[in-house]
Amino acid sequence: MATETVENYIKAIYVLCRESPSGEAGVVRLAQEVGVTKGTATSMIKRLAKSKLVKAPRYSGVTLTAMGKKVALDVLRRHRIIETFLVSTLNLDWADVHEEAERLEHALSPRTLDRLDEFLGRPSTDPHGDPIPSASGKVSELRGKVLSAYVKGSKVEIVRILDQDRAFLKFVAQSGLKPGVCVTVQALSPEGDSITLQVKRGQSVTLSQNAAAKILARLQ
Amino acid sequence: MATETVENYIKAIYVLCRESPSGEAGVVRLAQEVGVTKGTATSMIKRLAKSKLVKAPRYSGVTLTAMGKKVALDVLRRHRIIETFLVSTLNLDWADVHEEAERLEHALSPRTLDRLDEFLGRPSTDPHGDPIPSASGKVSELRGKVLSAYVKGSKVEIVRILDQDRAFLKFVAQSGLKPGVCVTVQALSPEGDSITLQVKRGQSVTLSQNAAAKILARLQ
DNA sequence: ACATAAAGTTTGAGTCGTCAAACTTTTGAA
DNA sequence: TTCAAAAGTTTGACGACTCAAACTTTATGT
Repeated sequence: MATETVENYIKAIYVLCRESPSGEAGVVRLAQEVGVTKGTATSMIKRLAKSKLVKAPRYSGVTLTAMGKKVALDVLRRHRIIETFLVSTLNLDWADVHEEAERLEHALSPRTLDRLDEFLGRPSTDPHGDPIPSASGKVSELRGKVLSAYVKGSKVEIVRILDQDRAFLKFVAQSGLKPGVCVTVQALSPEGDSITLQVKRGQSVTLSQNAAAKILARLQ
Repeated sequence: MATETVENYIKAIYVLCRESPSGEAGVVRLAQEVGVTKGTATSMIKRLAKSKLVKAPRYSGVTLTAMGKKVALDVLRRHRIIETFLVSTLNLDWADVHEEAERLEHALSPRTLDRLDEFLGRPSTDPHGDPIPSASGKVSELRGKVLSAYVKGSKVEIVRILDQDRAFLKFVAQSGLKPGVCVTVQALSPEGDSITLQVKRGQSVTLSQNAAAKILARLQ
């Protein structure tokens, strides 16, 4: 069984590989994500490579092996089910649940996880719109484009927030841009560095290009 | 903040002190409870003593300081609230929840614990009838006498099971002797080495003296 | 009362996860 | 093209937790 620390590294590597265009995770970025120095990250990567969880050619990027991917999806499943529980059952604040789930995800037995999943009605996404991997390790990434990709006048439904940063989540929640909400693209600045959305009648929000690139939406 | 391991030792010491007539915990028993060798337990006790969580005169029993007791009650509160959740919300098997709670109790933030407590309706005891310490660290030990102390014909209500052993819990659950259930003392063997209870009309259970000493009940 | 079993302690060593700091390789800008 | 900064690696050390095994103290039964 992978230790808690190992699970955290694997999960971070998975997430970083998703975000990076090359599909590889860098050591410095990984260290930062996990909260250790780069030296520590390097030595952990070696251990992970020895247990065949990652591939890590020297002085190059880290990628997960099939085994590593399996571990990552398992952890992610636990993480997202817990987040869903914390938000929808315990009504915890949207921005707080990430850290909490971070700790709980390592303490759940498969049986308890399944009961929790059942209790929640077998949800397919967590509160941020992130898909919950199935018990067998399948993820259906949601179709949807980044908000900044739509043209003026588009009516779209928010489907997913691609950033777990507390401050960003707080802002998103406060603006009412949670998954499931429908908005209209009201204006795009000429230079394309901001976008204004109408959330409800008489309520609109302006986002930077940067922020809009972290929110997925789909037409209608 | 006490580490997870420290919390486990403290909790075990608390429980052992309760059970022992002298009010002190022995090293061998403690080691066994925590699942380490006695040498390991000794060195941990030293560390705990250094951080003023326990008093441990050399070659003598271990007791908790006021600080230690506070930690113990805090852990116990978390443990019992989680057990209650696992049984009453997730319908996990009565005998399984102990180990599960054992792992989860170290991963809950105070805020989440409070939300969970609220969700459960602020219960005062867990499924085994063990009292849940208040957030401020008070426990009201339930009044009630051991089953073996009652005379023939007594009508009593089960209030608490004093043993977390899986097999024993399984037996207790199967016999229908959960807290809240009312039974009648039907017979006491002459030598006092067994006791027979009527649980419902036409259903009775015979317990050894030993087993009956692990079940608390109160009149009516 | 005294031998010995049981309880408790010490020692030496190992694993896991971490750091700081010195070092090497890669990369990107002048 | 070249050389500094960024990325990555190595080294030596440490703290937390553990074990096995040798050791010391206390308790117990005849």
